[in-house]
Amino acid sequence: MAAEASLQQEAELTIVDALAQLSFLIHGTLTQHAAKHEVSMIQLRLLGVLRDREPTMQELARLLRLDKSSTTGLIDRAETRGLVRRIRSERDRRSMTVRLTSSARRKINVVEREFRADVERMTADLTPRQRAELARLASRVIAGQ
Amino acid sequence: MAAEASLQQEAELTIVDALAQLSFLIHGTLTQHAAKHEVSMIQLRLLGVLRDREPTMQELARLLRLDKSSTTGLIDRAETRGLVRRIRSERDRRSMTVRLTSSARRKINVVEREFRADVERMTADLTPRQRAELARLASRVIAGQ
DNA sequence: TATTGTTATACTCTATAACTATA
DNA sequence: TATAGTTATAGAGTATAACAATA
Repeated sequence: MAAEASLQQEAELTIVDALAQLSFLIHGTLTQHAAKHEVSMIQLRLLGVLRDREPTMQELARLLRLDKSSTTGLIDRAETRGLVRRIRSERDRRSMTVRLTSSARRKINVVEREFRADVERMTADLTPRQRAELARLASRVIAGQ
Repeated sequence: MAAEASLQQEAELTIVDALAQLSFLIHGTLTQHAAKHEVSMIQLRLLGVLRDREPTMQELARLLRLDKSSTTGLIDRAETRGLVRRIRSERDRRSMTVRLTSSARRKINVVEREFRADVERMTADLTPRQRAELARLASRVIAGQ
C-alpha cells in the first residue's frame, strides 16, 4: 500500500482543502453529466426529488429551498420541456401537484447510472478497504449535520 | 471507536452516495458563506483566482471556464461593486488585466476563514486519526483526476 | 382573513454572433 | 488577417412584491 501511494505522489492536503476540492470535483462531474442530457443542476435536483414524490408547489419550494415564485418558473420550464406535469389537487383546489413524466424518469435514471460509473472510476485507485473507509468517514460527516 | 460509531447511528452509504451527499453539503456551506458576504459562487471563485494572479480577460475566461463575453459581464458587475479593477496592458494595448481591490482581498480572506471554521466544526466528531485518514483518501481521489 | 400559486419586475449568470480596436 | 475584448441579444435561474382564486 505504501508502494502504491508513493507511485502516485499526490499532495497531502489539509482536511478543509481536501474536502473543498473533492466537493468541486464531484459537483462538476455531476453538472457535466446533467448537461450532457440537457438539464441544469437545479432541473436534475428537481427530477431527483420527484422520483419518489408528487409534491405540491409549496412542498417543492421547501424541498428545493426556493421561493415559490422561483418554483413556478422552474416548473414552467420543466413542463415546456416535457419533464413534468402539473395536476390540480382534488382536496384543495388552490394546490397543484407536480409529477415526473416517464421520459424524465428514464433521463434521471440514465444520468444517475453514468454518474455512478464515473465516481467508481474516480475511486478506482483505492483498495476496497480504502473505499469502504472513505464511504464510512464521509457518511459520518454527513450524519453529523 | 466502535462505541462512538454506534452512538451516532449514521446510515452507512455507498461510496457514490456518500461522496455525492458530502459534495452537496460542502458546496452548500460555501455558497451560504459567500452569500452572507453578498457574493455569488462565481464571484467567490473569481476572487479566489485573483488572489495570486493579475490575468488578462482571456486568461481569466480560461481559468473560470467561461466564454469571453460571460467574463466581460462578470467583471463589469464585480467592478461596479468595487471588487476588481481593469487595467489596460502596456505591452499589448488590446488586453486588459484584472486586479483584486484591497476590500475584495479582505472579503475573500474572511469568507475563507469562516468556511474553514465551519468545515472543521463539521468534522469535529472524527478523531484526529480519522480526519487525517479522510484528508488522505480525499487527496488520493483528487490526485487521480 | 389566510393560504396557494402566478404574474410583474429586476438582477445575475451564461452563451452565440457581430462588432471595434489593436497587432 | 488574426486576436482581445465588448456589445447586442436571448434565455435560465433567482428573489420581492402585488395579485387572483380558493379555503
